Amino acid sequence: MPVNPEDDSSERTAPEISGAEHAVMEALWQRSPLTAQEVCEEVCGPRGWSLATVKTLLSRLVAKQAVETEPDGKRFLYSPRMERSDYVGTESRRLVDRLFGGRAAPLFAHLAQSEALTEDDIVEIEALLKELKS
Amino acid sequence: MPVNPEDDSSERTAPEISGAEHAVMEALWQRSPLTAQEVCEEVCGPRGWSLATVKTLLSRLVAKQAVETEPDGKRFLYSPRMERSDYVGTESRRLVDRLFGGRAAPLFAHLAQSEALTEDDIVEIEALLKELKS
DNA sequence: CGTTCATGTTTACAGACGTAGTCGATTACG
DNA sequence: CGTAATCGACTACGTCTGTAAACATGAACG
Repeated sequence: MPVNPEDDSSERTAPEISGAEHAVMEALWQRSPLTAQEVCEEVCGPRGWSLATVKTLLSRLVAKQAVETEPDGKRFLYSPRMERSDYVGTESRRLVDRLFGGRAAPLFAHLAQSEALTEDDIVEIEALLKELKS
Repeated sequence: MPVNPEDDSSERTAPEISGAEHAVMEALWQRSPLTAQEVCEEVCGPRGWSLATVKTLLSRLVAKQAVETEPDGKRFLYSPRMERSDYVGTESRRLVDRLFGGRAAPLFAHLAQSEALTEDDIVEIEALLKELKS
């Protein structure tokens, strides 16, 4: 059963963002539009990248239509074209599906067991639960 | 800052399991040891793979020391060498770190908002929280 | 006006990944 | 015993990813 590899139909599948690309997206989600230079100032340091690398990543993101450009004189300003919350949502769901059979509760059980929940987390989650039940 | 690409030291970094490899791991976590043939019976159908593909994935997993082999006559029996719960843990934490600044509460908030939480999930999580506070 | 600087585009290249075919040995069957 | 089936090992190959250099082009500056 061949999985239609390039679905050009209206069904817009969220573009796949790779790890390195994600770092660039984070910079743009934090503040945009940015020039390639500015993106580099945000991410090159921490990741040990060169400006060239950022340029490549930006190009690829533009190709994937995850980022859009706006000309500004001779250069471009880059802005995210997808909402961070959407990205976060699909990534979270992907994980929950892959590892917990699509159920969120087991994920929590796991986080709880592995002590990945701080006191603050617990308090906050309680508050959210209370709100949800209203 | 070059990131030591092959750390052969005692610091055992959890091996990276790719998407396809993960499907094989799931089969082995469900039941093991299994022959390559048996793994294929579990996963080849759903993923549309050939036995050859499974063999390759098993080899790579053995190379990564995520799976171990035990000779059984002319063939091998394969067993997972890492606990599923460990894998699930590191993957979960990776996501929480990457997307939610390491805090679990925002993840919860997100799942809640995106209606990814069922009634059952909520009940279960409440129970877990109650238990945690004891 | 010529040279340098900034910037996007093109090209590069090694390693991982998805997917699988081929080869050599071993076993099983007739 | 000879041949077919089986199995792991090796090889293959296109794509994606991480990382970046080379190049072209237009702007800025002296």
